[in-house]
Amino acid sequence: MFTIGKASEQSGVNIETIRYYEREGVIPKPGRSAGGRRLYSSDEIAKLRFVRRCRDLGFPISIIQTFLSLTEQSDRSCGEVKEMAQNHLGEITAKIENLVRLREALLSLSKNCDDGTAACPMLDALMKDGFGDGLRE
Amino acid sequence: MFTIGKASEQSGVNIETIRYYEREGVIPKPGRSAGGRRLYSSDEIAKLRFVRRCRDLGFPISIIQTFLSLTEQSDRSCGEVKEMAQNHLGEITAKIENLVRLREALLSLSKNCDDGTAACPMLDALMKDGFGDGLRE
DNA sequence: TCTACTTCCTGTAGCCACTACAGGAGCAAG
DNA sequence: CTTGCTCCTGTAGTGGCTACAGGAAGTAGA
Repeated sequence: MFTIGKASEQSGVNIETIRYYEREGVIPKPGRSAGGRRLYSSDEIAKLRFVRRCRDLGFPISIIQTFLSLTEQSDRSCGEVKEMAQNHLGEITAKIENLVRLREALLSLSKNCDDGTAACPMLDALMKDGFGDGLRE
Repeated sequence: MFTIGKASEQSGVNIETIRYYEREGVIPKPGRSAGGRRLYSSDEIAKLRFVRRCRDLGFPISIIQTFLSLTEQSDRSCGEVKEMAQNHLGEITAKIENLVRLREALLSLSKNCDDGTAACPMLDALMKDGFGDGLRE
């Protein structure tokens, strides 16, 4: 059994974040030592690592909780998982497209910034009426 | 002069968000009618529109405040603006690259999800030790 | 003028997923 | 026994809004 510091090291989840997950019910409450310290088994640490990896993949906590309950059931979970993953893939793709458009807009706005005029053409353009308003993140 | 509803319509900034910007000091406090309602000039609405466009471009409020104070000064602002825009472009590019890597990881994880086994290979992979931990948003 | 409806007001709390304290207690090494 | 590290609880802050509640002001029709 491991204290929260070791669990944090091994899972890659910040100590404060582990306690936060516990408060929020993302992971079950661990056992405690005689002195009141949290003690984690390797399985619990694996669960923390799982949560972190899912977070790294951009899944929100609510989805990860569903994943965790599906891994408990261990049957016919795959369809649901795939669907959630597909949805998430769609969101990621949308985000990428948005960012690419945004980058293009910003690039073309800032390109004129060297022309030696006193007023900044980028700020000017953003103040004026003509600028396209089609960007929403 | 326009009430907050019209200002919201014309600037594209939500009413609640306009009041939030005022509380936070992003925009100056507008005048009031006899009955205590906020009244906005076209200039103030232009400023709101400017803030929204900057937000749409992904700039944080703190940067936008700098932009706003630079537009007041109206001289030699361009170098600073360009630098901030460049920084922001770098951040956007980094985000895009991250999301692309993330999408690839998720795609390869979910690809095996159809193979008819009871346990989900994606959840399995995330639980196991072998999975690369190099993804951080 | 009465009434219904809409818009506006203030103030507060919630969202997400953490992060950062403050103030104290447990524990191991020298 | 002291030093220094880790841990505990509880609370508040982050960013950028968004969503109420409960009331006041303004508008349009009968």
